[in-house]
Amino acid sequence: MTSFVEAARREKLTELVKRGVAPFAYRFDRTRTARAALEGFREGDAALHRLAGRLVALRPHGKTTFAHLADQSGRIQLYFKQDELGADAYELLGLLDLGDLVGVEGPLFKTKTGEISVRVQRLTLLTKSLRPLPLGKEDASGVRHGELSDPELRARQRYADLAVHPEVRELFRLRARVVSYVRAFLDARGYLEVETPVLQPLYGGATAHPFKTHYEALDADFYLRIADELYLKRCIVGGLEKVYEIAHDFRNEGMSRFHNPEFTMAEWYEAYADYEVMLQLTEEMLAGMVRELFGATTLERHGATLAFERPFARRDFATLVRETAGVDLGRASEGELRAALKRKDVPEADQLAGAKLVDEVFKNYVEPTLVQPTFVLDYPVALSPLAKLKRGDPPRVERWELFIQKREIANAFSELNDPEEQRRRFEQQARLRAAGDQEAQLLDEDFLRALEYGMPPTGGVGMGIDRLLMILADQTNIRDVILFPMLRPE
RNA sequence: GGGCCGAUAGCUCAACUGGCAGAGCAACUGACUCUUAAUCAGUAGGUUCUCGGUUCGAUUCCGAGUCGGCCCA
Repeated sequence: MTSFVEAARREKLTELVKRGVAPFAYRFDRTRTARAALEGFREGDAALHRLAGRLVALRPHGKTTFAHLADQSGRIQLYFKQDELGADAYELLGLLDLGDLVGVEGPLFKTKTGEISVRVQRLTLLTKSLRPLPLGKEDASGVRHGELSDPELRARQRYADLAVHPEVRELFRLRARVVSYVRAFLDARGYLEVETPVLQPLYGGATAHPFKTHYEALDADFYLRIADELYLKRCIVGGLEKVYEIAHDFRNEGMSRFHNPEFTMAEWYEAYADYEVMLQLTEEMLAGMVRELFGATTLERHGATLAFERPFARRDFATLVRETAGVDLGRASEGELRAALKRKDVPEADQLAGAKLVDEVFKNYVEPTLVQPTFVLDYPVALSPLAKLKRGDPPRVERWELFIQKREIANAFSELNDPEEQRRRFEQQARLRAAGDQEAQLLDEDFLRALEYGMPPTGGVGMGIDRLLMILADQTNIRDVILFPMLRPE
């Protein structure tokens, strides 16, 4: 696609080269960012500053030109005057375009209308932009006109989206701070960051369909991990008593505004702890994160005031199901569960059985009610093949999930460490698989061997970073919190 | 997977019940030495997503497809 717009830019490039201007410079030593320049401005200060960035607005007026330069920190106005810049240099301005990267040098001053600006004495082209950025224009009230808005284009050309939308850059800075916070929080408590394999001969640790690939050197199939869990527990067996990993997991399932096939999960495991210890830890992490990143204990999100104050609500799984669906899990038949689903018009109610039915009832009845940060405790064993039975209440397991704004954010167990019991659970999964459940978990002999050496009592948590970001950044689509989300190839 | 909606210039969008495809911004030419969605005058820019149908004539109506968005499971 070579449009006339780009043709004009290429002609300018040719003209620049003809005049001896290097259109792709090597280096520019900045002394100020735009923000630092604005904040450090003092009336009458003649000191020269060197700034670099992208031209995002140009307003030529004959022998005078105003422009705006944007860098990562913000934007600042540039003032070019032929008398000060020299006729030759001023003429080069005519060969610049919006989107070009330039370096400028000059003193700061305040214009007649009061805007702090750089009175440019030297102008250096750093990179010629050959393709017009969809910059749009910003009016006096800060409203942007004609800006890039097509959601697909924004995701597909994230470089352009980032280049023209400071708030998108800000969102991804927030993302980095969230990840840093998790890391610092766990590091400060003696956790060790480890790296476990992405390519695994067996996948496990979650209920999901994997990506499959092939390693030619071994002529063997491998799977991209769907969770880190089973390898992190192997670390616990080995005596690394507190471990964590923040990494991508892969699930070969549909995309939606809550699902990207490749997503970021933080998982942490602690020896000699149970799910109650992990609950306290998670609560402390999230409350501290919100306080540090937002300077608040509550967040306004979609009309709700989310309170990140300890303690978060705790609700019992079976009680919630009884309250919302009117179903007593202790004695309900599959027929009653199915009837409950049909009341919610769940079309596949008839195809579901056993634990899946319970899961669906929970999703349809309970989840929509969980707006405030809420720990749901003590799940049915059939839904949790890696969790330990609940003390004193054996049909259930010691597991909680944290819900915020109707979405599961984290999941934790008192980890099952009895190898015989774990084997029986795997075998139960194998029966489900044989009965057609594609997502049932695989029996992992190596993991069982590890458990046989003895894994201390352990608490573990998995937390979806993307989902958490959606809440913190107030985004309704997971695609908007992932820099380069999955898209159909062009 | 289902429902609804959409695809027109580089970007954002118009075009009534079918009648020569338009605007703003961006671009190009010119004017302009404190402007800020700069202004003024002029110029250029289109496979109207694809294929098929109806029609004298389709951006518009119909069918199929592709891609996307929102909502739901």
